[in-house]
Amino acid sequence: MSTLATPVANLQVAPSDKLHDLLADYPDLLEQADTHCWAMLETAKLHTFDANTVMFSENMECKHLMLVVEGTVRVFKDSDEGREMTLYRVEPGELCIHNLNNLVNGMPYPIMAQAETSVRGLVISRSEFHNTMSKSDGFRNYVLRSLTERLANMVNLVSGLAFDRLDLRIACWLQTQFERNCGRPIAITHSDLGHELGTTREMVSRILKDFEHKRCIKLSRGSIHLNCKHTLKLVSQGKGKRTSRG
Amino acid sequence: MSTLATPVANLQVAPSDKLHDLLADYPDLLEQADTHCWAMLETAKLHTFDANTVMFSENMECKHLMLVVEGTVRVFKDSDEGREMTLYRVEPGELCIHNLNNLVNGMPYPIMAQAETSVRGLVISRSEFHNTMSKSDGFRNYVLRSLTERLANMVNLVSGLAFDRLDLRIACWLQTQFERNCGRPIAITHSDLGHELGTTREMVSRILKDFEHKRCIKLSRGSIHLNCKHTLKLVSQGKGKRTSRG
DNA sequence: CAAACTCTGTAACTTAGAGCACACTTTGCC
DNA sequence: GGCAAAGTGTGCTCTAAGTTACAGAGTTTG
Repeated sequence: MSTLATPVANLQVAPSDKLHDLLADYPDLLEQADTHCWAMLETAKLHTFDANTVMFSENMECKHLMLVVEGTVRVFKDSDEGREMTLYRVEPGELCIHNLNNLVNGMPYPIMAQAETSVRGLVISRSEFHNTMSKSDGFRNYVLRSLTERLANMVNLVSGLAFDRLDLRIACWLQTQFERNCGRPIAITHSDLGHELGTTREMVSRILKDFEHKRCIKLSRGSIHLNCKHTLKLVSQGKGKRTSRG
Repeated sequence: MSTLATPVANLQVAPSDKLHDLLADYPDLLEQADTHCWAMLETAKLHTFDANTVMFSENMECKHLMLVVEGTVRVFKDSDEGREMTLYRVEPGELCIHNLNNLVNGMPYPIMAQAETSVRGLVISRSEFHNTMSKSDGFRNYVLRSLTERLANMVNLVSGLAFDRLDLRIACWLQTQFERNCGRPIAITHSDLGHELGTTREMVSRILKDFEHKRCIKLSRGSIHLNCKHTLKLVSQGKGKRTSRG
C-alpha cells in the first residue's frame, strides 16, 4: 500500500462483439442493461492499469466514469500521520462511484483510489454517461443503486468508528472476509489490515494474537487462518472482552 | 434529542398555485426544475410533521420520497449505550436521501430521522419519482448531486472519526456553525453537541471549557458565543494542543 | 550462506476519551 | 419563595488505543 506507482494507462479499443464476454460474469449490471446501455458500452474504451497505479488522488480531476471489468480498485483516505483507512473497493461489474462526484458536481475529492491488482475497465465519457442516464432505465437504476449502497456502507463505517471497539471491528472484518473466502485463509499482513481499518500495525498484532489465544484463528506470516468460526462469531458480537495484555 | 414523540402526520393537499411560493427560497432545486419536475411536484402532497416526530427509524419501511419545504430533519445513528451521532441534516429544498435507499434498493436502513423543528414536506410517490427521474434532466441531476454530496460529507465524517482528535472535531464544528450564523451565538447544549459528534457530554464540557480558557469562545447556559474567530481557527487547525486537565 | 528486508511479537509508556460522582448554577414552575 | 429540572464544571479513575523501542522469525536475493 505504501509503494505508489506512477499512473499508466494502455489504451485499446474494445471490440464490440466482446462486450458481453467482458461483462459475462457480472450479473448486477447485465440484469439491468438494455439497448441504450449496451450502446453506451459500445462507445466505451477498454483501458488497462498496472497493479498499484494510483487511479486518482487528492485533488486530481476526473472527467470520465469507469466500469471495472477485471481486478479491484481500493478507495481509501489517508491521514497526515501515515495512517490509512479503506472506504470501499470497486470490483468487476461496479462503477467507480466517486468519479461521479467529480462528474456531477465538478468538485474535487480528497481521497485516493489505487489499483490493487492489474485492472481493466471500460471508460465512459461524461456526455455518454449523462445521455444514457436519461435514456436507459436500467442504467439509471444501476447507478442509483450503486450510490445508495455505497452510502449505506459508509454509514456502517461511521457507526463502527464512532461506537465500536477496535477488537470488535477487526472481528467483524475477519468474519466477512472468511465468509467470502468460504473459510479459507485470508492473505493479509497486519500492517495492511491496519490500513483497512484506520489503525496501526501494533494494535492489529495485539488483537489478532488475543483472538489466537481465544482459538478463533491461527496466525502465520502474511495470512490468517480460521480456526473456529463459532468462537469468532462470539467475539465479534462483543461477548468476551479482550483479555489483559500481560 | 432524547424525548421521541410518536409519529404524527397531518395530511393536506398542496394547492398547485402555491408550489412556487413553497419552494421560492430554495434555489438549488428551482434552478434545475423543468416542466416534468414541476408536474411531479404538482402531484405531491404536502405533509406536516410536529417537532420531534420520528420520521423513520431502525427498520421502518419507507415508500415515499420527501422534499423538505420547511424545518429541518436530523438524520442520525444511535448506539446501544445511548450515544448518538448525527450523520447529516435535511434542510428546505433538500431531499431525504436515505429514503432513496429504501426506494431504490428496497433495503431497510438502520438509522433514525427526526424532525428537529416542525417540518413541512412534499411527499412524492415512488412511481412519480422514477417517472420524473427518467424524464427530467434537471431533477435527475439534482438527485445525483444530492447523493454525491452526501457521499462526500460522509467521507469527511469517516476521516474525522478515524484520524482527528475530538477537540479538533469540535473546533471545526464550531467554525462551520459560526460561519453559518455569521458569528452569532450558537444555541446548543453540551449534551446535544455530544450527540452531534458521537461523544459524551463531559468531554464536550471539558473541551469547550478549554477553548474558553484559550479565549476563542465564551460559554453560557445553552449557548456558545464566538470570542475570537482567529484563535478558533488556530485551534481548529490543530495548533495548540489541548492544555492539561488540572 | 550471508546480508537485507519484511513481518511479527511484545513490553513499557503515554495519551485520549469515557464513565462516575457530585457540586453548583440557572431556569422554570407551583 | 421554594422546589424541581435541566444544564454545567470538574476531579478521579479506568480503559482503549497509540507510540516507542527492540528482538526475533521468516523470506528474498546476491
